[in-house]
Amino acid sequence: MAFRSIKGTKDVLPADTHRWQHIESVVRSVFQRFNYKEIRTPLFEQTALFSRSIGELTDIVGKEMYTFEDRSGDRITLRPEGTASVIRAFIQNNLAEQLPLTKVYYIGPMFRQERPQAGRLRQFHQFGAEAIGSPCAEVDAEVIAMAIEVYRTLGLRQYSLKINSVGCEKCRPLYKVKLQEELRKIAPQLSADSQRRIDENPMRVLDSKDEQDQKLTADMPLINQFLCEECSLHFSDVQRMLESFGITYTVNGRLVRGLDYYTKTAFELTSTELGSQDALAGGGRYDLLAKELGGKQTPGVGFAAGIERLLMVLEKTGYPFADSDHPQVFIAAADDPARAWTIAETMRLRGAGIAAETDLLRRSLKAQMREADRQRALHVLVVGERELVEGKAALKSMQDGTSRMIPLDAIALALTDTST
RNA sequence: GUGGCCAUAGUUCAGUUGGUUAGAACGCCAGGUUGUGGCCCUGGAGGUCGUGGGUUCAAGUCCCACUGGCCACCCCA
Repeated sequence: MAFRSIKGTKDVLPADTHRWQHIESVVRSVFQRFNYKEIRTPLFEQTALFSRSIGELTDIVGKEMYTFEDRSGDRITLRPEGTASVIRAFIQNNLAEQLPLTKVYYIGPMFRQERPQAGRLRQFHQFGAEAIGSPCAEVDAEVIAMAIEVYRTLGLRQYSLKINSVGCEKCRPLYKVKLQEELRKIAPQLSADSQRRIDENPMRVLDSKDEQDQKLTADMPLINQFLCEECSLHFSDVQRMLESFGITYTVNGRLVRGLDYYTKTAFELTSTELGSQDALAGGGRYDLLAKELGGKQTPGVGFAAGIERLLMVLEKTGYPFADSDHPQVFIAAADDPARAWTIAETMRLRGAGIAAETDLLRRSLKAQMREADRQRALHVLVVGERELVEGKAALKSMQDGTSRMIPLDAIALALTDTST
């Protein structure tokens, strides 16, 4: 039995890597414009880091993490998301002491053991950003705008932005009690999941996709109406700023995210082009997280976005991905005696900074030409004994088929002339 | 974790009510006279029909199990 990749993991094959690289380069350039610096944290951490930050009762911690004991008996978990690691690194390295506001981003794999389906993998990839150190609505708005700027840069229009405020440690507890009271009245009619959540996380009940639940909770009080003055002001500031950026959004009072650390702003970007896994990106503010993880109380905001889902949308909407790179020149050997020279010359050209390729299979000239064509080489230089004696050869343009004689000791020069 | 659908060449698929050497397209390889690609033509390689059982004179074709894939629930990126 041949080996297969682990269920829910995928190879990005050589024919597709340029698409990933393109997205990554767009992400990096957008983030760079917003002055966020890359941070690279380990792919695995102590299990407790995630259970404490994301929340013991969440699905992610409760049933989706890849957790194991290493050989020394430590509890290790493959990161299911990026924020916890970033905050851990922020605290551990005392970044707060260096700058009042730390703006970082990451790109990389995350791991969650869910049942794979369209747009959902066990190892998937996210890009995300965190701004740590400011309680101001400006940062919330900037982070949201930056996420949107990535999609905008890629020409994506088929998405919608939903925002909400989930309150803070002052106002949310009051709301929770009130909501639980109301939910208990109709508890028997709710779905099993929702019944369980009344105690664990009542706000998630309102976010249930069960139609019956939706109907029953239609008139439930929303967090909106219970926000304290600070949260309420903050939320309206965020909205005002988004509007000033020209960003359209809808307020969804039922929006709750699956990670418990959010306070105040929560947002989600969904695509109309995807199946049931339609979230492109999500994020929010987490003012209590740093303290929860043992650091000083430090406000923060961030978001994470799925690369596979972005790729799916771009492919579906026919995004014009550029071709992958092709050689500037293919050096073909017209006869066997010339082969020693063609391979050596190819190496020299590469050393001179030119993308050059040659035949490594000792094939016929016809086969070499086919190969050059398949590789979309810009030029082919056919060299045999005759050319070596004469010191010049025909440089053929594969686009228009024309060729011109060039001296064999100045190939690089000839190529830089023509390629401009 | 629960359900539904699917499983034939590298890829996408076709294989009639179970019946002799399992097909196509694309891709790959080689040719189409003397050292030059793309188009076209010719030829070729490539499949233990996911695996294991069973029914039958006979199974890619029917039944069962397993494995894998896809999709949905759930959850989220």
